[in-house]
Amino acid sequence: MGQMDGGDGGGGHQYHYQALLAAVHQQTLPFPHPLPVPTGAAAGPDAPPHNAAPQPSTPRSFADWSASTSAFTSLATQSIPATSTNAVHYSISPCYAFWTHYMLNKNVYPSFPPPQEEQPHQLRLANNHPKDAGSASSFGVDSFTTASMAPNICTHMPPIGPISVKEEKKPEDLPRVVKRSDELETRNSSVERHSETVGTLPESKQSPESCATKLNSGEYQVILRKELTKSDVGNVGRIVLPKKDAEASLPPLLQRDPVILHMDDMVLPVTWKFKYRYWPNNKSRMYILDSAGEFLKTHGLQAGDVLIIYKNLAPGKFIIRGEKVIHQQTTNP
DNA sequence: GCAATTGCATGATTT
DNA sequence: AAAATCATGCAATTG
Repeated sequence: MGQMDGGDGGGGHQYHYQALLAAVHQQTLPFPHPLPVPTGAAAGPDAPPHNAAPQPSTPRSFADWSASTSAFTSLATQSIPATSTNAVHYSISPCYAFWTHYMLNKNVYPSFPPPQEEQPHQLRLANNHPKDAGSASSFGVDSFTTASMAPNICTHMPPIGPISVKEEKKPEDLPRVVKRSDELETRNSSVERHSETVGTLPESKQSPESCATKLNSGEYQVILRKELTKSDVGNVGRIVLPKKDAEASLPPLLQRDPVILHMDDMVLPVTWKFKYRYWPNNKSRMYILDSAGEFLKTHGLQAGDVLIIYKNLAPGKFIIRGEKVIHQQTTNP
């Protein structure tokens, strides 16, 4: 798993992940879309803003999972240049990609009603919940499990091949993405600095076993949800978190020093490193998720989009995702 | 000196 | 009406 902090380093690696995003969200695939899928994040830096028209959604049952497995396999075989020596090899396993894609869809409906009960699709977007000021606790049913689907997905899929990217680079040419936060992390210790690149993913993180482990890890829960503001998505890369949810679900901040939070990206094979801290504010605190610029940029998040943080209850691991706003059609009777 | 980052204050909004 | 929360701008600090 690549590891990135959210600094505003920018550069080629961001594009690579956006290419991967595009692959994961590829609308041409015969992929089950039980719910409309955000499409804006799939495009590159020149993509239109996040208000792209929604794809016509055809509810499909999960009997289509096997078809989607094939879809990912075919994605792998179609997109690999036979002679790519310098291409960045993400080697993302299809099970992981499918898992993330499934999560992406499923979490639009955290409670996930059965298909036969489907109503006109109501995305859980901030615009639909003007009263919901970002509090996860006001968000209805928040948890979901992944364990039941894990064996079928993870153990039967071959590893996917490299995903071709537009701009080929040798891994050693990629920018380092672990920067200041590491320095901060080790400022008061003599721990050796570690550096990683995003060009290749550690083998140990790509195996079907690790995927199965991830999927089998149990229950995930939405612990924080926030509609991003203009200042959140500004150049600073600093997101103000809802105090209530931060205090309830994120690690307690006993000192002024920031806490480094590692959060797996729900869509990309990346672990983001954020600096979680607070500011004193009047008699209270403001909770800040710092170093989020790269995450925001990679996902093309803008004001109005939604940040969602999940927690894996067992190991206390976090997963983060940005939800693009979709203006849904209301033609459905 | 400049750009990036960090810390804080203030005012608007919500509870 | 008061308190709490949060968005935002700006000054200070750091690299």
